[in-house]
Amino acid sequence: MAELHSGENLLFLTDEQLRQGIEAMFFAYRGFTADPDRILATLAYGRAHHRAIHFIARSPGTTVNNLLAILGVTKQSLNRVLRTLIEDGLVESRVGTTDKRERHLTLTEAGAALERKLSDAQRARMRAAYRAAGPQAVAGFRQVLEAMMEPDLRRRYHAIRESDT
Amino acid sequence: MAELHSGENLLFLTDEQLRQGIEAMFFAYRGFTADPDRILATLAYGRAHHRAIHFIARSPGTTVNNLLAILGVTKQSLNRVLRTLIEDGLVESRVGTTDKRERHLTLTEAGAALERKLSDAQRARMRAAYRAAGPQAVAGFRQVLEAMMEPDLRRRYHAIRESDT
DNA sequence: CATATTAAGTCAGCTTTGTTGACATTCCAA
DNA sequence: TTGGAATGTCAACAAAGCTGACTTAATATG
Repeated sequence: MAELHSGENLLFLTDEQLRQGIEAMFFAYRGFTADPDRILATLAYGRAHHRAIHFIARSPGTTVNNLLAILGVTKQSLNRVLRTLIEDGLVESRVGTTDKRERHLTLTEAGAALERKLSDAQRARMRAAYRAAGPQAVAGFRQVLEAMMEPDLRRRYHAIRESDT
Repeated sequence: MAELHSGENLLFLTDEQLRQGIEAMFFAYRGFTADPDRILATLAYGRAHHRAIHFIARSPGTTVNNLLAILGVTKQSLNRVLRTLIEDGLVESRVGTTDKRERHLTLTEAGAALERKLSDAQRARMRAAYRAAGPQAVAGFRQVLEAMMEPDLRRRYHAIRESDT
């Protein structure tokens, strides 16, 4: 097989290597969500709540529409999650000032506290993985993940970064 | 913040860097599953079917119990998926020879054909991402993903590789 | 040999999270 | 003023996970 390729720069693209990458992605994602999942289970919340909380924390005052585009679900699905978070006093929904059709979402103090708890757990695992792999590996990790995104989500991924202080 | 750390080897572990890694993981996983999802939707199958098909293809003759451990779901949940795949003639279940309690699972020709179709799509995206990022990035990508796995799944991840010819 | 354990399958019921489709409200803009 | 956009809500449904209880068959163990 290998002798069919011209240079060593192509060796890592064998089907077997790609399959291993696919499986690594699958198993790693399980680890990635494991810690927040455990916390959420004790609170009768799910991954959908976590995602909403995460991106509201990341872009305070974001609109429902923007959140929909980031999360890639229907408004009905997001609304159900959002409603429970608002009812439980974790998220605040304020009518927009310039455009009153829009609702701007922010975390309450309680919401921010839960966000911190979930984020701490997830970052701890990320930190451990980054430490174990080293800075160069981390750079590569980020490069490959970015290349794997759908173009419109890659744009949103960068947009979140830029809107940050 | 940064001045609290002693060396540049710690600079990439800021909360902001970790948050970006978390978001990259989230967006990339969406891309990772997008292509197979589109194919599965046309066939009235879901991601759960894909996972079962993938690991049966990877370890032909695997037992139900082994699959359960890899997928991390209950047998009731797996059974529902497996039953439809067997009914549809994509998976074959044979009683074990040494231990007749066990069922050994393999893909039929039709099952292998679907596996190829799904796998081709997923590998094409993986290949494009690998190409775009380069060999060194791929090595780092794999290292970080491995470090992120739960220990028991990391062992299984390696076991699949070793059982391969 | 008798009993316990294991592998697999099944039934019932429940939850989360996604989906469509239909419809109302509010508000901006042409 | 009328059309379209943003939001929200109701209803119904589906995929895919869960628990718990139970059966059957085969193997392991005392």
